[in-house]
Amino acid sequence: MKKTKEKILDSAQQLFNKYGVADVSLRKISSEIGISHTNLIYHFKTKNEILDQLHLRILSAAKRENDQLKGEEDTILGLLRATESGFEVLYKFRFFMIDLNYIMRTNKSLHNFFLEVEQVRAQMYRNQIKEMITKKLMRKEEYESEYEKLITQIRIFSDYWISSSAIYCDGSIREIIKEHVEMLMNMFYPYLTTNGKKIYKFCMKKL
Amino acid sequence: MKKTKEKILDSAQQLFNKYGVADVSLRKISSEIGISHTNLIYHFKTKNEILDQLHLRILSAAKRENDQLKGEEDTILGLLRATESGFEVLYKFRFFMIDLNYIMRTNKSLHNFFLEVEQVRAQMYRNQIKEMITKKLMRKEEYESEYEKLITQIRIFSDYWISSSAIYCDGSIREIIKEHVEMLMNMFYPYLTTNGKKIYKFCMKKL
DNA sequence: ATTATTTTAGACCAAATGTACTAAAAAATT
DNA sequence: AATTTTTTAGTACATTTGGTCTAAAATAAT
Repeated sequence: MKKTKEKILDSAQQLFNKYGVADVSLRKISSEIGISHTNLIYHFKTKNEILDQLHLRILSAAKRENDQLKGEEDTILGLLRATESGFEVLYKFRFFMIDLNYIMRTNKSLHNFFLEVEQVRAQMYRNQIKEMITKKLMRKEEYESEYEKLITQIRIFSDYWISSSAIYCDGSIREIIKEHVEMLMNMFYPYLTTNGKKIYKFCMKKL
Repeated sequence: MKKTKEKILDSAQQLFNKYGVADVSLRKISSEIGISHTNLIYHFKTKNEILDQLHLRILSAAKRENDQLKGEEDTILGLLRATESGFEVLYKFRFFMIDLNYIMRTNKSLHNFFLEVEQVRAQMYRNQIKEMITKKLMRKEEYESEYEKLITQIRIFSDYWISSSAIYCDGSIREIIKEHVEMLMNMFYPYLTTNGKKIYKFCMKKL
């Protein structure tokens, strides 16, 4: 039998995804799994403590996925695979992205944590771009900080594609994720060299 | 003396920007302007009615700005000016963008309205792109629906740059707006022809 | 000036929420 | 087996919120 703590986190994740973080009270979570609300409070004093734990779940799920595919992939294919697995993890915790600003506003420590994680992500993209330039898959910058702007665009897209699709899209989950992975990859396309574009098109067939 | 209705909307706009839509109750708005909460309810039965009115304010502010600059501008410069004025209006109503998903989730009629407005916006970009291609400022599509993807990227960026900057940026408002206008314009850059890029760089000096 | 309408405030209510306190039940430790 | 610790539920309370009903005040219309 699952431990109560795990049940609480599972239920919270599910309810947050369905109704949004602001509209799910501790009492709702507790009644969902059939325990008293005081018992829930015994395990997690506040909603923020639950959110902290769920954020750790996101990170470890992302890490698990990433470790699994860290093969000898080519740069562009590797980027595609990493994006795919990353987007799928995010979707399972979509409440976190949809209510990102609410969470960041009401949970200072989580906000700081999130900022740190973002720095790692940005550095990863910087390295990827540098590598693609070296391999002559991507052209050089045409002006100062052109690729820093691209990285910020990618950050905004990655943070909010789920929010946007919640408003505008109504297809199947699989299809929506696929489209947005394609769209993120597409952000690199116009910067690729002729050779880079050839490889890109080849890779994208595997989506 | 200002009418009560106007005072309510002003105060709501300000409080929403400061604390977020979910955390501002009708009572908080009423006490902010020193009227009874029943009086406020007399004017607006629900928060959604206030949001509906504020959304109309956004649209008319945007229209006013747009009419003002509708000069004989060049395509790219026109795009820059429209983006500038649009982003400034949005910032004044930033609560709307930051809590966009919360609002869309809890206000069905506003959601539908918003979807319609979006269609107009998308069509505007389609026309702009077509015009730039005709003028040989922008290259043709290299594959099916390449520019439809770009338009979606622009939509996501336009909808969420304010949310993102609320999390990551802490400079002056003017500076943040300027940076993000530049970033949006930058999304067109890699698709421009040599001549287009020349004109682009010329236009961007006027930012 | 009188009447009708609009605007305002106050008292009150029910529901939901976070929180505190107490005690019983279950599990672990000795 | 006895005792200590952990987990659970129950009760009760203060606060906030949206909402109704009533009546007074202000404004407009006649």
